[in-house]
Amino acid sequence: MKAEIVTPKKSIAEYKQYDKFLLAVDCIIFGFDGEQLKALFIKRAFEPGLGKWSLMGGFVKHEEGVEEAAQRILNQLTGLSNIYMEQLSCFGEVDRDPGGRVVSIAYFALINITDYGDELMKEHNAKWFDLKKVPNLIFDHKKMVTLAKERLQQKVANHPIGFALLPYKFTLRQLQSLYEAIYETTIDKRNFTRKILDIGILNKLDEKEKESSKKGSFYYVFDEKKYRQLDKEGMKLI
Amino acid sequence: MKAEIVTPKKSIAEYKQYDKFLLAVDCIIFGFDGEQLKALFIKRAFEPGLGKWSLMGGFVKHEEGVEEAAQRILNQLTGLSNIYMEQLSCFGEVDRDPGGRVVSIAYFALINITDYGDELMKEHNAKWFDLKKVPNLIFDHKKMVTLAKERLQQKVANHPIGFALLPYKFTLRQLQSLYEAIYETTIDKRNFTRKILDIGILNKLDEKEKESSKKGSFYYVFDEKKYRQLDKEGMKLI
DNA sequence: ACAAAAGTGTTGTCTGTACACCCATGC
DNA sequence: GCATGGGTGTACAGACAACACTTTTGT
Repeated sequence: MKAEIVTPKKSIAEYKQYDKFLLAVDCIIFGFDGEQLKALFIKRAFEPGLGKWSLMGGFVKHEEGVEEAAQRILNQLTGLSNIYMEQLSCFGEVDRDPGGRVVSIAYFALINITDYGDELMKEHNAKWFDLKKVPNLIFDHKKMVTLAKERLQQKVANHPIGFALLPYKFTLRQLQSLYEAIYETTIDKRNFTRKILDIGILNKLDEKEKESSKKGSFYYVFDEKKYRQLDKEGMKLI
Repeated sequence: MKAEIVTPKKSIAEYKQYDKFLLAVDCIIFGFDGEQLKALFIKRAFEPGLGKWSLMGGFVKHEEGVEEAAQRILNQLTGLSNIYMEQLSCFGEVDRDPGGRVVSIAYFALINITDYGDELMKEHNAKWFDLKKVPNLIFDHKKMVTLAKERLQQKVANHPIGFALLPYKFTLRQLQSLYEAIYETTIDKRNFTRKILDIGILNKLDEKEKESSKKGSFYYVFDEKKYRQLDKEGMKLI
């Protein structure tokens, strides 16, 4: 009836009896090159798995939160801050890392692919891979990538996070290409335009993009204020 | 250009330089009493937080995977195995547990409320709480519960996991009540019946439930085979 | 006979989808 | 003047939401 009968009281000191673990953060970084959805992998510079492709990652430090750690690692490797980032899942199989018992918390991040400079690319031996052509990755990283892609698809259907993958201003065609890449499908131009504009989170600029067509297509920007009004419940985007 | 230039090689031994953490598992256990969606909390039997309401939890052991740990803890506390369980999120704020730096992986689980016996209830000082009347919980457990409820709502819209909250055979009214409780809404009886039967994962029995009405209402059972055919993509349930 | 819950169909509205032509411009 | 991608409207079909009466049976 009372707790004392069965479960012995324990003091804070007794936390010490429990096992401790190395905690890693691994980041699936998505980018979009205008045609394909890409992920960023690095050639691993240390054992185990030296020379193999791997997600960007690092170890959590004692004095930082797990979320902070992910931000720090993303920042270290991309030079970017305020990256859109979301926790994916925690991977804790006993043998997932041959180098030791490491529990990894996977995050996925969305960046504008042009923000990631060549210097950092070379410095970290990083490379963008088409998501349809993911190379062999160490440990359980491929599982992480697969899961991340699924989550991105789910999320992007109801939340306009996809904009994080595009430049500040973009055309409706670029946005459509992005959704087509994420869902590996084709979308009718008219239906897409109507739906996305009806949501009311895009502002049309006077300016046109003139690279990819003679007529030129209008730039739009994402309207964060209008977005915030709608965000809470999620909106139907696709 | 090559990894060696910038990043020094590291040996496995160097994993040792990184910090280690206590890893906990906390479980949000949902149940349904026919009217309300409930969650199971226990009165904590040790410090910190002795005597306060808390989620069921425990520490991960070195020789087990995180998922295994969650199953073990659920089994210890409920006596049940093969519980429907899903990882929710990892909580890793530095100060989340005043007893030490503990990173917690939250799982949510669905059980048939009648499977959880009185003895275990007393043994662990556990109690079912209406989800609309969650008591104060230790640490960040309330955040976990809130998130778990949101995830349950999302998940249940496309996957028939709700059946895990019901007995083997149930009436359409019970099933409807469950959905009404999960979404805190009311549903039209005719629309609900039509939709759920159209999906084709329920089998009608000849038997009637006679407790709650004079006419009696037919029992149905969940058809796992039919379900598996549809599962992959998820189905629209609500 | 009546109270209490079970069961069952139809209609209007909305949402999604399919589909084709003209427009503006650079070459 | 023609080739290229940009922009726009309509019609049909399926999904969803609103709505009320009859059935069964225990008391």
